[in-house]
Amino acid sequence: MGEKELTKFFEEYLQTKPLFKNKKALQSQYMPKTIPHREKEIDKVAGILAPILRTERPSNLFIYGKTGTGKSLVVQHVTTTINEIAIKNKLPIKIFYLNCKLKRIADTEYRLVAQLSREFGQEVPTTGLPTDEIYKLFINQVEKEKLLLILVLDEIDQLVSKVGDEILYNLIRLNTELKKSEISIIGISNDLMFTNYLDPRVRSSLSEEELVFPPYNAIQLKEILEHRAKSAFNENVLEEGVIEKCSAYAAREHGDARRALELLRVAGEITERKGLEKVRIKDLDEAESKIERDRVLDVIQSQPKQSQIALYSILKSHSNVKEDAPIFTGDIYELYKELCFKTKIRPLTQRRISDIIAELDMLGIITAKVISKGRYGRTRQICLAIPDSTIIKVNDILKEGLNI
DNA sequence: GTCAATTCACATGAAAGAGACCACGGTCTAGTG
DNA sequence: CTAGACCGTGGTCTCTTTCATGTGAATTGACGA
Repeated sequence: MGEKELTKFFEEYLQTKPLFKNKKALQSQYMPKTIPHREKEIDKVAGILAPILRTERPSNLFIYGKTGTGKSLVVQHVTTTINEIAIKNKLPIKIFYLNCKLKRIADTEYRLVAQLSREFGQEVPTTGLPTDEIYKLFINQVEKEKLLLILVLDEIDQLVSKVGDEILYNLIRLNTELKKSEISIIGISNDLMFTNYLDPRVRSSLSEEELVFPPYNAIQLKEILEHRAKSAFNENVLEEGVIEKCSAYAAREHGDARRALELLRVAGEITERKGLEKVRIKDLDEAESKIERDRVLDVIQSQPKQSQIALYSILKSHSNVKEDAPIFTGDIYELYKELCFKTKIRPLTQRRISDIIAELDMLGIITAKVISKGRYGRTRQICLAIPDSTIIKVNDILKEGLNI
């Protein structure tokens, strides 16, 4: 593009009427003022937490629900309201929201408590202190002022599956150590079976109250999308049926509102880039595959080098082998060792590669099924789980990243 | 032909190690008054 | 005398290795019909 064309391009860009009025309304952090179809849940959460306004400790609460069913949204909605009231009436209430999935912030016991202390304004080293030391720091902070504390732990299943359930036990036990203050815990989990893995003592005290968020159905999704689209898009830029298709798509995937919104947003972005005036139904498919491709590429690029080599081995043997012929762990490991030799990287043991393959499976890049070949042993049967068009891109990225 | 034992090629678990971070306290050094 | 540089120690955290145990069906081989 020459300079003139570039100017022209920008001129034209400025000329075209923008599709979006407020794109933020479609992003996942957006907090809408009203939350359709969650009135009952809001009432319940509010009811459970209300005693805190009379300076009584509310029950611990446990919330289940699949992704994109509005759990975090509802809790944040209620807690921010409480916070406002507390500030207005000068009540000694503090509410902390922590997402346990956030890497390097709250994904281990130490980091979680450190983060809590930080919220109190206490400077805490990111590492280096013994864990009980950090607990002491935190307790001191809390005890300085008489407080009622609500601790919202989002995606708590992630945390527990990583570090075990002692952390919850410790948190619950904090109450007995605190003299002036009191803590309630709100746990939010995507995994419905989560509490089954917990120590019974922890389970009973953690889920004094329980709440399940059902998935949205297609009709509800449609209303949510309409509601948000109204503030996100300008008038008349959505073709008839776009919202319906988005909601149908998300309803298929266990009623995940977040995905529906993302789909709508990406479709809008694609339309904008194409310079079209209206979001068309047929662009939704493109949006869908773009979302998927971006996700895959993102995941792969954030993988450590060793996983990338392992994945590259899988890609390579996938292209070597005839259509749909199964690939086994042993083959991958041989190829992997060869690649390591070529690139002068120290190869990992088969044990580790086995785990890495399982991890790639978890990420949805491959599917690996454990099968038994009878006399010929037990192994994983590995297939790629990404479309061909993406495979090529993945291949390029890996090649570049690994200098092969 | 039937049935239990065998066998393969890994899967899966547990525990411990390596190495990168980091804080803290003590010691050393150079600069200052 | 003091601020800053420089250790050693002890802690966390992530990624790995080592060692040990588990596993499911094809294959084998003994057995009886």
